[in-house]
Formats: sequence, structure tokens, C-alpha cells
Amino acid sequence: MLAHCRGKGQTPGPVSQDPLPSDRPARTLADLARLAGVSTGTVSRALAGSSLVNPETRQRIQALAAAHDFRVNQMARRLRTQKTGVIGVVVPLGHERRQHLSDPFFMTILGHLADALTENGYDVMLSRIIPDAEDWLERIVDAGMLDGVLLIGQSDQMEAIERVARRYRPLVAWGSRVPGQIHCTVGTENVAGGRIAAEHLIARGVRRIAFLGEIRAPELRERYAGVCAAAAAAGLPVPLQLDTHLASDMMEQEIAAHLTRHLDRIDGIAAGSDMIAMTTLRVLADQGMAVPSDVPVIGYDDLPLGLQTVPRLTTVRQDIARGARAMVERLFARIAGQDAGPLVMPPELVVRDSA
Amino acid sequence: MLAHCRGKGQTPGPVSQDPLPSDRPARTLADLARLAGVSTGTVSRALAGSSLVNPETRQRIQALAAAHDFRVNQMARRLRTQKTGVIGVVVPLGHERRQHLSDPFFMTILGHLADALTENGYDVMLSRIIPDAEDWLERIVDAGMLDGVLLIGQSDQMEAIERVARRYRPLVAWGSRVPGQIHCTVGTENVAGGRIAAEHLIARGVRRIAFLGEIRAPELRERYAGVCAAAAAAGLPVPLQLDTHLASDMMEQEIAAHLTRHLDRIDGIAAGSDMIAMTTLRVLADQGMAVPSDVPVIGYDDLPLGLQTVPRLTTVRQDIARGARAMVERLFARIAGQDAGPLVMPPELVVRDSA
DNA sequence: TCTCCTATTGCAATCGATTGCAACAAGCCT
DNA sequence: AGGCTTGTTGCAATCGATTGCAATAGGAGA
Repeated sequence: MLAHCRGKGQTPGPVSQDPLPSDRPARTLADLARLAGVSTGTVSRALAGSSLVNPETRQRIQALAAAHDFRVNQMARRLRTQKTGVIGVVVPLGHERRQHLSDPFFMTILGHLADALTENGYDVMLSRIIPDAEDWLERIVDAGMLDGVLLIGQSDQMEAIERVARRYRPLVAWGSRVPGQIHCTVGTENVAGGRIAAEHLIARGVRRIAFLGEIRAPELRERYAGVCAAAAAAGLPVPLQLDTHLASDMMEQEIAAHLTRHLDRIDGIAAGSDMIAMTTLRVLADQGMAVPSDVPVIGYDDLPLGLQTVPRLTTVRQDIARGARAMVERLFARIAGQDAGPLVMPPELVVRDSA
Repeated sequence: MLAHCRGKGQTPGPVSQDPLPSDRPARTLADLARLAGVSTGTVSRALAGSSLVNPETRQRIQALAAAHDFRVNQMARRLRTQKTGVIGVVVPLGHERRQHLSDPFFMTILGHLADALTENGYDVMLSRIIPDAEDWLERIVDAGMLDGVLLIGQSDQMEAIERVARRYRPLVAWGSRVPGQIHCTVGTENVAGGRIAAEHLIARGVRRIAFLGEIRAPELRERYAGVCAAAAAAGLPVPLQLDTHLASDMMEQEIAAHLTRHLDRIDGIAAGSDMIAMTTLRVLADQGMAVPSDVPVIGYDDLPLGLQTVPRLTTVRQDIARGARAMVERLFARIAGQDAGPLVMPPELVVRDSA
């Protein structure tokens, strides 16, 4: 704005070198360059520690920068270099719109992701997305703000994810893998996990399993499929599937309603996640049922919180820390142009007290 | 790069209009401008819906943009407009370096903050900072990437925060407020909260209180002070203060060690946070102690998880949702140049089953 | 018919940093 | 002494979008 007037009617040539008011710290490379009596290019190189500038000059400029509390404008830097140093961590809430960021599974994996990313010098941009617009992922990916995207869960947005993954490489999702799928995933074998859970219940004498959790997202759908497979293999009836929304305030009532209605028809519960299992424990305690003697309950995830419940939660373990590391590794590989494949981890039964 | 060669030896004037290869979507305003046969300025205005462009042209350009999946480069836009649309949410871990992002209190407030910010069209940049460098906050604030900063907790970094707040307005912190403090805070009256907790224990017959939680950060220090005040007012001995680190893997052992050593000298526990209280419940159950009959336990925060414990947690409620909204409101006011003061909310006793 | 106004559009500066290339000096070699 | 290398530095284009101002065309009014 000021520059519009500056230099009006002056002789052509270098712009007038208005001395920087000493009370205001240097904000731009140009300020610093003026102060040091060199060009912005030299300042840029000096601050980057380039060996192209004379060591003396370099030190002088660095000292000057420190004295003036100078920090380069990342916006400009990133525009120029076309690298942002920012990774988007995105939670799509296609179904489950009311789910909150504070879902413990999500926060656990987010914590691990954030740790791994910051250790590598990347910033984390967090987005909790309700995909009402068709192109929600395109908007994120094409805004030019991110070097890569990590998706936590696939929700019911497989198509959108596939569409983007076809042309956008640095994208890794936590979730399940279906044959022919393009986008890179990290997750556990959910079918196997469901089977393990159900087999454990069956070995404990359960004959009529209920699966708690809604099955629109692929992960829980597969877990339920595994539960069904195990039941079928044991010659048991098809397990009952009961929807449970993840918004924590509704979950307790929903489960309570389910149980009062169906409790006479079931004798064991496989929960779609540890949070569902914990709430179930709570509801059963309220209804005067003993766990596991009256009704065994098994979870899925192995969140740290499962150690805090009474009784301690029997569950199917997903190695979330390893998964997070794997996601970040794969993302970096893809950013570097390499081709990183998916990781499907085996689930693992953790027997504690609830089943 | 290409442009270095382009136009060499050509007549001056408009740059050669190499037709855009139709297989590649339009990536820049210039691409689109070429396609539409107008200037980039017109495209920019058309996409912004400016009334300065002919309605027909505007529609044509918008259709073209949609057809080519065009999305403006946010980096460039933000550099030019000097607005980033990004708010930093920063967790300083000065003490408690091992604390994880997955701390439930942190995640709960983060969830509310993220909701409020995204509703207002802002993005969230998440930073978990271990303040080893003196100027950790300056680096964040001066990078030019953020329109404002929300701090979750003050850790032991009061000086650094004050220093920056003196010159950087759009900064709001969750935490406690001390007299003469410059930076804007939102939080609860921790001294009062501590007092309420202790008074409740004392009314239940407790005479020798232990406070679990380390007191280097101002919030817990004040809560402990409140506990001490209540004890003094009742003529009881000074409550025992026992350090407990927040890293969840260590907490259980630490508390167990504390309790085995001091359990004979105490008859009631005020925990510095709900997480500490929940772990204490777990440890007491393992040691065969009944809560509240043998040892009453009271928490602080009123996290949703407190409803899941057995017994349900008696606690001191902080209205985290309201606090998060207040933080965001104040931040926006400050971004707009107004002067928003602090908010100190009254804590509230929530009596459930653990005390 | 001429002037003036208005609705559109283009031009070019700007945000702030990076970087290829050119320019220049000093020192070395033959 | 002239040519060449080496070490430093400056110049200016560039990233991609925004926006004040100038320019143009067309229509209205006198």
C-alpha cells in the first residue's frame, strides 16, 4: 500500500532506502538485508546456512537476525518452495456425525501420529470433517496447504477416498483393506479379529452372541463378519447385530435399551470397540448383571482405558502405536515418490477379566 | 523454470499462449484465465463472486472452474491476503515431558475447540511442544502461519507466555490467572475448587487428606492450596502432597507406590485430576480397599469417563465445553482488535459414588 | 453528433522468500 | 601479462493469488 506512493517522481534505480525505524523489529528478509547492507538473496542463503556465503558475512547476518528476533515468513517460504511441512490428519465422520473428537481410539492414534510427525519436523493440521459436500477430500488435498494426508478411518466414504487416491499419492488411511483397493491402508485384519473374539466367547460357553456396533463403516462390518463366521463354524445361530452410535452421550441409553430388549436372547457380547464394551460394562452393572459370570463381554482395540475398568476388559488388541508409526513411514515414503504398500496387522487376543 | 527459455527472442508483448494440455486439470488462476480467454484478475474476481465482473462471465468462469476441479492455492492466497485462516492449538509440556496427547482432559477440550473453530471456518494446527528452546512460543507466533494461538495449559512456562503476550494479542490460554498477569486466560477458580473438594471429604469424616498430583504447573498448585486452606480451616493437619506424573504408563505404579507407603497415614484422597482419580480407584481396588467406605476419593475435571468408573467418580466439575467456547470467542475478539478479558469460572461439586 | 458516465476488464504491483545465473574480485598458473 | 579458476555476491524471475488503478467500450443525455 505504501509502496504505491513511494518513489513517485523519483529517479529510476534502487528504491529509496528508508532506514528501518529501530523500534520495530525486522520482519522481512528485505529489512534485514537493508540493515546488513547486502541483498535479500545473501540474507536468505546466510540464514539457511549455505556455504555459498562468506562465513563472516553469514555469522554477521545470523547475529543480526537473532538480535532482531527475526523469523522467516513460512507462508512465503512455503509458497516458493512448494513444500508446506504440514501433514493433515483428517477424521471423516460420514456416518456418526455426532461423534466427537474425544473418542478415545481416535485420540490415542492421534497422539501417536502427532508424536511421529513432530519428531520428523512436520506440523499437524487437524480436520474433523463431516463429508456433506461430495468433494470434501479434494478440497483438503488440492488446497495446496498440505504435503500429505493421513485419514483416521474410512467412514462410509470409500468412493471419495478411492477417487482421490487414484491421482494423489501422499495419502494413507487407517482402516480396512478390500481387494482391488487403490488407497494405502494400515490396519488390522478385522475379520480375523472378530473371529478371535467370538471364538473366545464360544470357548467360554457362549452360544448366542450379540455384536454391539453399527456396521456401515468397513472396519466394524468386517469384525461382525468375523463374529458371524466363528458362530457359523461352531454351528451357532447368526449373531444379533445391534446398532450403537459412537456419540458418548447417546451410547449408554442406546445400549441400555438394546439390553433390556434382547438380554433374554443372548448370553455373550462382542463389542465393536473398547468404548462400546466399557459402556456395556457400565450398563450391565446398573442392571445388576455380573460380568463375566452372567454375561461375558469382549472389546476390540485394547485401549489403555481397558485396564481401568472393573472388571478389566478382555479384548482384541490392535497395535495402535505400531500402526501409527507405519502410517507415517508409508506417508513419508510416498511423499518421497516411492511406492509404499498397505500393512495389515494380525489382531491378538488379550484375556483379562471381562470374558 | 520453463519460463527461463520461453519467449527467448520473441517479440515483446503477451506471453505465448501455449494451449493447456487438456488431460491435465487447471491448477492455477493463470491456467483458467487462458482457458477462459480473460485475465487472472477477472478469474480471481469471478471466483470470489465479485459484482465487478459481468454475471455472464462470472458464471462461465465458475462453470469452467468446476469442470476442471479447480481450487485456489491457499498458500498463495494467504500470503497475499495476510490471513491464514489457521489457529494454532498448542500444548506446552514443560514439566511432564512424557505426557501424551492422548490425555483425556486435553482431548476433551481439544474436541470442543476444534468444533468451535471449524464451525467458524478456521483450520486447526496442532502442536505438542516440549519447550526446550527458550523461544518456542515466539517461533510459533512469528512464523506467519497462524491467525491466533490457543494454549492448553500453561505448564511451567508462565514467563515465556507473558513475554509473548505483551506484544502478540491473539493469544488465549486455558489455565489459571494470577494477579497482574497479561495474557488472557480461561479457566476455573482452582483454589476454590480445591477447597470444595477438601470440604466435601472433611464433611464425610476425612481428617488426613492426601493430594495426588505434582504441583509445578499453576493449576494443580492452586488446587492443592485450596485443599490446604480447607484443612487448615477445619483444624486438620497439612495435607500430604504426592507427585504423580501424567504419563499414563507410569501413573499406576507411582500411585501404587505412594499408597503402599502412606496409606496408613491418610484416610481420604483428593486427586489433582479425574485421570489421577480413576487410576487411584484402580489401584485401591487392586489393594483390596473399598471406595468410598475405606477411602473416599474425589477427582477434578468431571470428564465423561468419570461416569464409567466403578464406583462412579465424585468430582469437581469444570465446564470444559463452556470454557472452550469462551476461549474461541475471546480469541476472535482479539483477532478483530478488541480487548477481551479473562474468564474465571466457578467450579462445582458433583457428588457421585466415590466420595 | 459530442461529451460523460458506467459497467467490465486488463495491467501490474504486491505479499516474502528462494534460487539459477551472471558479475565481479582475488588469486593462481603458464 | 593474460587467461582461468574459485569464492562471494547481486540480480531478477518465480511461486499463485489479490486488488488499486487505468483503459476500454457501449449507452445515455444534451
